Amino acid sequence: MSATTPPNAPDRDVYDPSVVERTWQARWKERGTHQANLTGANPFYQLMMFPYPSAEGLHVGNLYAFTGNDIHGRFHRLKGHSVFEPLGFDAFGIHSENYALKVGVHPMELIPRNIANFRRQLDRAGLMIDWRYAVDTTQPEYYKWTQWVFLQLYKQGLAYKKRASVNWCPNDKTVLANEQVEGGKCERCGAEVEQRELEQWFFRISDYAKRLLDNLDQLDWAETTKQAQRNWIGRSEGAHVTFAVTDPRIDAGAATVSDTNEYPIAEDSITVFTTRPDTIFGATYLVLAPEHPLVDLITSAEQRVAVDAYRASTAAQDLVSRKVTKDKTGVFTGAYAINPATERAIPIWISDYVLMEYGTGAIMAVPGHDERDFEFAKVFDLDIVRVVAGNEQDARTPLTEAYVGDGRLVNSGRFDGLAVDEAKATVVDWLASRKAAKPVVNYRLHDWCISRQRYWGPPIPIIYCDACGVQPVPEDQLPVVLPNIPDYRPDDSGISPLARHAEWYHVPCPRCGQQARRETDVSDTFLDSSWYFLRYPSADRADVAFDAERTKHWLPVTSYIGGNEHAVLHLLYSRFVTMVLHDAKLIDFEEPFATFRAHGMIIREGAKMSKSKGNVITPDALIEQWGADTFRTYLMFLGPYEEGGDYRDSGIVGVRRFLDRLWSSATSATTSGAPDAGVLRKLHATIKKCGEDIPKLSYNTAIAAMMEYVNVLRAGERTPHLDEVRPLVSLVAPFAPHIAEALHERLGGTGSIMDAGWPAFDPALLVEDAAEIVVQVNGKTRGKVRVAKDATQESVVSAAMADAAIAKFVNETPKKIVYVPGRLLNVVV
RNA sequence: ACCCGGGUGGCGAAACUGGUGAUACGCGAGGGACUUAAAAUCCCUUGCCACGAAAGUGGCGUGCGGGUUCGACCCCCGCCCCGGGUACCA
Repeated sequence: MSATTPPNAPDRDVYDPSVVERTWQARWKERGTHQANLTGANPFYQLMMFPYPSAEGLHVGNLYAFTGNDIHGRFHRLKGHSVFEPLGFDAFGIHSENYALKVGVHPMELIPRNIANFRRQLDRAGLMIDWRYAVDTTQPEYYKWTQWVFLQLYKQGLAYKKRASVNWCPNDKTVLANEQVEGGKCERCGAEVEQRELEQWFFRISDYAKRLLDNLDQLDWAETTKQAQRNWIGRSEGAHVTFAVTDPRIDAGAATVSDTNEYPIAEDSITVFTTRPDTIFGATYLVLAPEHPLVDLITSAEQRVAVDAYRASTAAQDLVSRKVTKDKTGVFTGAYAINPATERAIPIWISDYVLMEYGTGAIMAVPGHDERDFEFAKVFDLDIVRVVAGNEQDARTPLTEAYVGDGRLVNSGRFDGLAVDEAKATVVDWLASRKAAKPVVNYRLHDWCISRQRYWGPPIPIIYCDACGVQPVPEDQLPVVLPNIPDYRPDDSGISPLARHAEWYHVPCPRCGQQARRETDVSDTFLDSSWYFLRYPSADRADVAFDAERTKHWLPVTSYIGGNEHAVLHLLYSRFVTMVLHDAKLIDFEEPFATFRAHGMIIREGAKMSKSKGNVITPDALIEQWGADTFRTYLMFLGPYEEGGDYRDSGIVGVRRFLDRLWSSATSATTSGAPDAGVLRKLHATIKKCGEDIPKLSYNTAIAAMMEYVNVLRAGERTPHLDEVRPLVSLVAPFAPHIAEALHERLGGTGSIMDAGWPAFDPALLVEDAAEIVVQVNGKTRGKVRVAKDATQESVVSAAMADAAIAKFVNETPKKIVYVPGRLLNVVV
């Protein structure tokens, strides 16, 4: 029971968190303690990822994230910065809409309720949030500017509409971004995703691929996050190689054209993307994606039926079955192409293992050196030629699997003997001289589909006029207000519910005034969150998206700490939007976040917390029981902040005991006599350690250091001196702000402890003149000797040999002696 | 399959750029003080094995197997396991 019951305090001066926290939360509000000075010197913008205000309320994961940010922000405030720590709510999106549908309450009613509940919980947790600058993405005051951001992209030609095959969730009845599909299933509801052809709005983020990738090297971001973005952007270097298509009637066996430079081009040529141009002599067939536009042109009459049937079957297939079955399928088109290196005719196939979205939607297949091509060639009995060999022996061995290793070229005419790396460039040069290839860099990143056929989002500010075509809503007519309509349920039509709302749907054309129609799609929630950090400092301004002067003062964001689950979505989109606004000369920086750190995930009983697992814990009851200070500190004590931790109740009592001891030490401290020299030494070491650990987010070790100090402070039932305690209260303040304020006041401090500064440590106190030298014999520690800090090797050796416990291991003349001054002596015998 | 993390006591975890008998800090456990009693509080013990009445002494220990070094939780090579991400990307 002791683990779940807070210690009942002894009779005298008792630490009662419920009283302390209630008192100080009221005072903070009254005194505006958490309000940043927006024109303050030394600005420090501490940004945390704004939450989606769910009906369930704040969960432990949210609080873990916010507390870690809050500690960082508070620490920098103590260090003398003007800290701005805002928070808002990311309240649009499918999540809210689905929940609203489920409980039958309109989101416009539900969201404000949820937000009120969140704010109550966040205040109860003691976060230093400046609510004056809160944002709510669902308010017209906010999404007016989200729509404005869309228009900035539109103006620059970065927003476009195209008919595209998109991921469609049949359950949520909406389009999903690729990022919202997990293993072929809808990330939200788990339904199997289908492919659908719809008209969609896209942003040309792929135009920014190179910049988004190159800038990463300069960013002070968590390495794991940068790596995730690099993988997502997916740069690969290679070449476009053009293959002439021969007349389909030419017979494969006879189709050698080496005696002429003229390729008998029938309809067209096919360009493929490859990262292995060095293997071109081994390219024995081509494969096109089934939906490749050239397929119709080249297919022979005999193969037409088979090709059409295959195309129809792959088109009907959804992502799941396409990706799960790795068995190779395909059909011969009846057409041939000329391999520009060997000048032989090679068959052209279609197969769904070639994706239209990547590269050119066509590949040259080198079955000898690509696993997928090898598998395909085996299934359809196509030629497999070795063109790379690891060694002499290899060169003579037939291939039983694709060889993807390093080596030298063989069977490659004039290029035989070249190493793979060298050959890549040499072969491309040679092909280029014959106009058959050019080096290219390809990116995996594809354009960002931002339209959603749903209700709960900002309407895309576009009007369609029969006379004038696509017209952006003029900026002075923003916002396009999302109407409050009772029937917002999506249906299977693929058209947003807004289309059913005639008075909203029909609108005069901004250009000609004739009746026109509104765009009925709303935008992706990731657009809301791609610029929110720009809004905070100007959240009180109705006339601009972001005030120039405030933006200059506060941005880029000084410190952003958030979950790595947003490594490639939110963080990449934010960078993109920032770059676009920079290019439009609206802001003078192109990277939004100067530093980004990823915190770990908080799990429970070895598993991610989730409703379905029933292992979710809500902070309310725990804060009620233990106090916010204890709960905050405990969360940070669980493990390294950047790694996350396994939540369990069992250790929380230890943190509470620590705060109880802090309270009793502080309230009983004396001013008579002088502080103890040894205790002071420990105090200054603790100040130093906390000052180093907190900015590194090494919160668990900072807390351990403070606990250690409290143990020293209280050792031997002594009464601590006031000067031994006062600085400790400041060290605790970022973690446990309420108790720190209360003790600060009791110890005679005025104003908020947050403005009292971070204690300085005296380096002189940390220098020891005597050093303890570890003595090892053959690398095994055998003892320690205390010598003067600058002792010579000889004196340390003789001191060590004077110790019988050490000397007994040294029976002969040492072969070697290693001496690390001030640290260690190793005697090798 | 690939890319990131991570494997240390009964448990959560420490250990600076390879240099203090590995395991700080906390939980749990065992023992003691206070108490009529319990809770709370305070003190002591707590990696494993062997020998010893005890103080102690010796050996083994950071997922596994090798290696580099005077010295390795830390570096190198080869594996195993767990967590997260990506996935027919040519």
